[in-house]
Amino acid sequence: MAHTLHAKAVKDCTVLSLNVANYLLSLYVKSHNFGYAHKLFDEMPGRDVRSWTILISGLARTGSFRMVLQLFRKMQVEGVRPNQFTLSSVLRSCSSSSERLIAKGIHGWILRIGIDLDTALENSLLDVYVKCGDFRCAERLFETRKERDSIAWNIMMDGYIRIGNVDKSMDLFNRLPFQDVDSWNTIIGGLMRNGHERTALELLYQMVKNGTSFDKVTFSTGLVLASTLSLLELGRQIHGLVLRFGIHGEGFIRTSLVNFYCKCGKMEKALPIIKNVPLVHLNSLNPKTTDDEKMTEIVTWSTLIAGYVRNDDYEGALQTFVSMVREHIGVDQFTITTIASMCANLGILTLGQQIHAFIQKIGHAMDFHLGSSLVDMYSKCGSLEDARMIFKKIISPNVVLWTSMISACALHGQGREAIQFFELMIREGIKPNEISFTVVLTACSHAGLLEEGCKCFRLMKEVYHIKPGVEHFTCMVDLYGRAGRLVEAKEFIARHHISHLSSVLKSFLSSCRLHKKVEMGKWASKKLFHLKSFDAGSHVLLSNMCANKHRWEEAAKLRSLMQRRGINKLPGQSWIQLKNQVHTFFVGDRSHPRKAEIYSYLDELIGRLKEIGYSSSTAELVMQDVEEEEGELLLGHHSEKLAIAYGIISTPLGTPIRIMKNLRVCSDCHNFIKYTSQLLGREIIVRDICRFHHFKHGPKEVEEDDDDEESLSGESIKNSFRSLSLRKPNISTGIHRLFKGFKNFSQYFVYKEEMEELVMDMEIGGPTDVKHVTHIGWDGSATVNDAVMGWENLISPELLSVPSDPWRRSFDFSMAAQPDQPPLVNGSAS
DNA sequence: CTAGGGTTAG
Repeated sequence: MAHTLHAKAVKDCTVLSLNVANYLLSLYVKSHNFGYAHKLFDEMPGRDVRSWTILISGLARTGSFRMVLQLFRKMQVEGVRPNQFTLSSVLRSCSSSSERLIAKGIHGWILRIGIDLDTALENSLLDVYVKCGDFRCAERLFETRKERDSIAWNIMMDGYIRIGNVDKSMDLFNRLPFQDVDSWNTIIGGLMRNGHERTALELLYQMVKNGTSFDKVTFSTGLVLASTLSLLELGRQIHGLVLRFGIHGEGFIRTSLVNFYCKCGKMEKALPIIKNVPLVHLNSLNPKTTDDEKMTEIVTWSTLIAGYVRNDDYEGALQTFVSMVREHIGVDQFTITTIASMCANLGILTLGQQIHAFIQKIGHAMDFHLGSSLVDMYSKCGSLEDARMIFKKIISPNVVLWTSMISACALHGQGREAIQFFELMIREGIKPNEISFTVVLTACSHAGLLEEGCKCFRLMKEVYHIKPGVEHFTCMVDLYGRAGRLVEAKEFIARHHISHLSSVLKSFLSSCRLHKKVEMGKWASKKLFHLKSFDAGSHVLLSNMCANKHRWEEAAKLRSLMQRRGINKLPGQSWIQLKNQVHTFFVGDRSHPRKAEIYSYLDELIGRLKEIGYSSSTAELVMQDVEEEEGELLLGHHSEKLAIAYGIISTPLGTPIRIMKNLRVCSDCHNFIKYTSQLLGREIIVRDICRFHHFKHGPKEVEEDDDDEESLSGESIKNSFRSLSLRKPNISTGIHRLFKGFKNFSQYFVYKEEMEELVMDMEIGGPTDVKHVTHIGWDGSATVNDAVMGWENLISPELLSVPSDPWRRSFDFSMAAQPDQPPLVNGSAS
């Protein structure tokens, strides 16, 4: 809308009056178009305190502290005296960036210069001190105040509860001269968010007894409380109350309800809440829908999508997403990130690519969230190159993004590169956190970089003072174990008192298998057994180990033990996606319609491979696979061989073949794939339970797959990549129907380039008609309600090419200059 | 523009 108004003003060559300009500015700020906001601000004829304040407060909300401070200083240089609102915004920015000293400076400055400390400003100050943990200052300010409103009390209460001081907070609550809804909400919400759900619940009941009626926030917190405590009944009662209050149509409440039902796994209850509001009312093309309503609606739908993803219903998630686009609900960065991470878990490259294209198309800025989920998506879909490409595009990556990139390298066996990225990150001044260390250690263990791994482990403890967690320990044990340093691994376990951690023991056990140390393996197995985590994997592992050492009776005993206990191992499955279909194969699978072709080709292929040196020695190799039964190999062929054979006969020569498997690839298959790739000159990419294997033509070019194919359960890796969906997602047919819907997205969206035209093409009847023009959202989906405006009033083409039009020239929708990214201010901010 | 609620990333 701001664009439209602005375009109109420019067209009319109107000199914007200060009021109009300020109004425009606030519109830009509200719609997060800071690029334009800055431009307008710089060109404004005369700027008053309000202009400065609008810009500053907008920036304060989006968290760019440096820019806020810069503007604030510039404002003073220009001799504009800030008012309470300005100061309050600057303080808020300090508060969210924990800039205690600067806040203190501003406080002193306020006192010196003699600006009235009104209640709101005092509250802002209070808030800064509390958020920065300076309770001494906060307390002093709080106690000496003549006027303390409910907000002041709540800020204090919330502050104390945030640092875990429940007693102090409760004390304040009891001291309150008036316990209104707000204070009840604050204390209940605070308790809930700090792990005191039970106390929070008690207070909620007290609140009811007390006769304080609920407001929106209470309903919302109550529902979150119900979902974290899995109190379905409580949630339903609240739902009932909501209905009695008649506020079930309100956006925020609906989101909370949807969230509640999703978290409780009751998708069938969540869905009607979305559906019971006719789409017409929420359609972003409906002029009667306010911006707030539209945004809330997007949140509600995004919540539903997140719920589907949480409940592993990817089809539902995608279906909802498609509906959001089709029905013009619109999507926001939350929606996209959720969908992108869903693609990562699905591991379907084509779908991921479409989502990426979709993001490009709507021209959304690559923020950290989106960037990291895309890096993650590409790496989990098998394309390290694309992951790198995304990473490179983002100007100043944060920890999460760096970590995603390192994890991508780890996932693809690029240990050295992972370490390089890690070092680069540190050099860039980004502080690694515990997850960064987990992934870099994982990378080391994948690549067998023992020394580097130990260095990282020390670095983590000694320099960054991060207490190692289960994942870090497991990686370390894995590193020692794979290097054959079993004694050291055992010492490490003893030294760190981690022999009670099943993932550590499992990793140790698989190293024992690898290096054929039966006795040590038994030690670990015993421990695992006592921990009651002696699962299928461990059974098979130990049994294979015994078999390998020709201790057949023990092996057989373990097998039968496993049967008696009813422990079933996961059947091996591999799948390949061709066109819009997923083809799944079990071991020795004969259910595929083209089974005859597959098998005869496979036999032929194996014969040819043998000529160039492939040998499928059986007994020894069978035992090496942890989770495959030995009989399976005798029966026929591992699932990955079938999938690959099918892939070869169904695709043209030279097409890369991507397959996925729900277990690890055994060494025989690994060999098989290596030779196949060499023989046929095909690139083969295999995603197994914990990483990717790349095979390129020719033995020389085979990836530096230092992760010896014999390494077994990869427990540590599984652990670090919990989010890599290990199961085969259940998506065989339905999702591909949705693919079709996906391809048609373009017709619902306006291309970025066209957006520029639209902005300029829109004609409006005058300021009073503002409400009939739907704003140009970042997604370009909302254009103008042409029922009201009509398209017959288009600006004439000559006008559009007026060279003096500053906006015409400066519109830049290229990905490099994101509309959401503010331009440089003073040439130095970022 | 002036506390606090709901959805997102490694």
